[in-house]
Amino acid sequence: MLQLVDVSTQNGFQDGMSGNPLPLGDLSSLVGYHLRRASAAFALDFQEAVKGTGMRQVLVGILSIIAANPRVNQGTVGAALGIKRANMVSLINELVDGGLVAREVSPTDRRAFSLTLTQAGEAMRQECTARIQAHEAQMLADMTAQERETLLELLGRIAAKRL
Amino acid sequence: MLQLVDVSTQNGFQDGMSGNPLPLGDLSSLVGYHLRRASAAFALDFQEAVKGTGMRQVLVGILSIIAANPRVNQGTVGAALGIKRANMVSLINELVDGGLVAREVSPTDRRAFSLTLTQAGEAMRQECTARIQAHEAQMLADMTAQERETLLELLGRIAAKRL
DNA sequence: TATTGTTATACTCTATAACTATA
DNA sequence: TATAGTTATAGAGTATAACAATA
Repeated sequence: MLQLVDVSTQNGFQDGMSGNPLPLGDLSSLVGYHLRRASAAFALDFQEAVKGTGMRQVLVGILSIIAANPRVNQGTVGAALGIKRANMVSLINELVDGGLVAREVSPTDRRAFSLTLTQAGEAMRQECTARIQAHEAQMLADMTAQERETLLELLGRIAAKRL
Repeated sequence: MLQLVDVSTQNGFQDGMSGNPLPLGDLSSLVGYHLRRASAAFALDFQEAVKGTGMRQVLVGILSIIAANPRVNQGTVGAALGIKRANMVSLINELVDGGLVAREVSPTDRRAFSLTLTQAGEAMRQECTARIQAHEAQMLADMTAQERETLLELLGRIAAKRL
């Protein structure tokens, strides 16, 4: 069970910098706005978490998909993450050049590439995942485990709508 | 109060396109990833909602802040929305050129600009807000009012961390 | 000396269209 | 004819540094 809070009287929807109480107008009630801000906050935190590794959000996403689906096609990875084919090319090049991903011509379709993590890629993935999980734990420190689950569940239902 | 759902048995963390069940690996448990996807889904929906108006997420944000704070300073608007001063310039130019925002030198500080919505700006803000609210209602149609409030409250707590 | 807004600039992310090689 | 990957390119969004006018 979760305690519900009256949104309109809460303090959480204001500029966190310098305790600025500037009213946001209709923005306060828009889920999209709060998703945008929360996502940006997590993106900043992510950057700090993986600082020095050369990784970015997209790249970690790709590594994670490949780890969970060895020999997956390049296009399949892109489709899962919402990345256009054209934009996948340089991303995979980056990972291959960095020695994190092995790219082979698919044995069943000579047009396609079969992607697998190298040992270095798997190590990088584990290192990044560990760091990110630690950072997320801090970001969500004031939430109960149940609240975190609820958040994940609600976000999952949203994204399921339209990918 | 809210009913909690067992996340691990839910179907919400998979690629919605074509019922693709591609496993996401460790990504599934990262809040940042789901925030990113949900935010992207809402951004796409936003674009459809305001299609033909010439508006974008940032611009609607600015209109909303100005509406709620007439004669607000340009820099204050940027700070509230996390927009750098340098990037505010062309955004405000765009709104002034479009006849949506009136820009005057502040009477109390001749360095600063005092921003107010024009009648057209207020009409545009109302039109966009109405469209976005209608679209969001559809995006969140399968959530109860309590779940939506909980979502807003949890997102607000996240963004309050680091703006 | 600090701050408001400005300019110039660069880098990332994203989106589209045209191409190739295979199917 | 359709699909996997490629190339080139253009548009947002975002970041920094240097500057002018004013505080």
